[in-house]
Amino acid sequence: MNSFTEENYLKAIYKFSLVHEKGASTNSIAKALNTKASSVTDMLKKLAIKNLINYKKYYGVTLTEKGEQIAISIIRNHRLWEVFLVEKLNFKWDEVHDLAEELEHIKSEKLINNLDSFLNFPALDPHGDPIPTKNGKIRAVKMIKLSQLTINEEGVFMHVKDSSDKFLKYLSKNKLEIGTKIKVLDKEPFDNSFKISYNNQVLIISENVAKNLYLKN
Amino acid sequence: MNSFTEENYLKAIYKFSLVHEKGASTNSIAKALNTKASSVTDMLKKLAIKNLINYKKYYGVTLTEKGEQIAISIIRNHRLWEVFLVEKLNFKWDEVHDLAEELEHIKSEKLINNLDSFLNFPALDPHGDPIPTKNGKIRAVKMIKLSQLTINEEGVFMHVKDSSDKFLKYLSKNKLEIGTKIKVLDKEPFDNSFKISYNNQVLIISENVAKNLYLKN
DNA sequence: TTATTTTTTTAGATTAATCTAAAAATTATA
DNA sequence: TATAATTTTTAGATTAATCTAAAAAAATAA
Repeated sequence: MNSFTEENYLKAIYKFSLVHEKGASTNSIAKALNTKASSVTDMLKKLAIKNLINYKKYYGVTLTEKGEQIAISIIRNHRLWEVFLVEKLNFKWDEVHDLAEELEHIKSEKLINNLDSFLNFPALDPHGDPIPTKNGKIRAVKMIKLSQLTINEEGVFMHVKDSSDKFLKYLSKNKLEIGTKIKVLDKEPFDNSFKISYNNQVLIISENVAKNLYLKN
Repeated sequence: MNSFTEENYLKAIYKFSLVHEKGASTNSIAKALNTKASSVTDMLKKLAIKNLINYKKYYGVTLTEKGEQIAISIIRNHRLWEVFLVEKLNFKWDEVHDLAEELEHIKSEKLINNLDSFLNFPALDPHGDPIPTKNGKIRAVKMIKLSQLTINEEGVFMHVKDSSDKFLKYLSKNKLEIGTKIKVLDKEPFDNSFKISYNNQVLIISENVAKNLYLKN
């Protein structure tokens, strides 16, 4: 059995693995979990002993098969609880995250499978993220390049094709993060650039950028 | 904010207060929580500092107003989750306790009040125990003296009228505890004694005892 | 009312998760 | 490639909850 804390580390590492292939750095985990790098190192040692991560000092970490399976099952729990809160208990989609963070750690196969069935086996959570199946499969979500949107359409930024450091730095400089809701305000036929808005700001992006941002809508 | 552990201590003390007016002893709490007396002493000091219990060394403890209010709200959570698990997720009434023990500690007024409303404001949990209201009121449950039952009727032992030490010792000697399901096998018109069965045992009780055992059915 | 038994508390350790400050390794820069 | 800056790790503490063993207090029995 793993503690809530261990599970949160696994989740954080898993989420990084979706963006950077290389794995998560100590500092990135510390930032994600709001803790100190030294605490992260301690925990990484522990998780490595339990065979949940691949860890080599001074290098990033990745999840083992076993670690990934745990991370995915917690994400399944999280997303199913979010659906429950929104669909059955009348929560708004932006109010459910913190509660789901707590509910996700309650470990009972029967609980979560019955919840799944009660909710009619939803495929997506209220934020549009796919809900892993009971066997840990993550159903592919149909995504569309931002460049394919037309004026006034919107979508949620979900994935980048080019995951070079330069590109990711460009995104972070412009506060474009996974999960950001983006609306196309205008499209310039001359150079195929886009004028987009998100989080109350407006940005002009090049065709190249628009082709690398994947959204779901 | 109180830890899960602190909340479990408060709950245990509360449950004792329902049976013994005097309050819970260190040992009784240790037994209820499956821990050691020394651990209990440590925690009692902590809870006393937080003003959640009335504690005087070597004497039993009782809850303060504040402590009782917390205990009752956790019991409310517990019982509402039990209703949810049985009514919505198809659990059996004897499978829900441990899960509810975990769910009860998730603190969100909105969560629990919306759950209450979703479940249509149930008055009783699947075991027949009353669900405290949002303001901490515990609705009276209709109970009946064992002496009022007729042959073959049954009920769950819920309350004692006479809570003298002698009587409680008599009950504990005969393993008659709150929550025990009792069936009337026979009634002797001569002296109004009852032959009852519970937990696969049979016992003859006097009229006096039968008049002091309150059951719900 | 003294002696014995039981209960409760204290003293001192342990474990998980965290922290600060300092040391070591790696990466970036000149 | 040497030096500076950054990142990561180690060393040593801290806090919450627990434990064992011993001491102290209260309850029970002789």
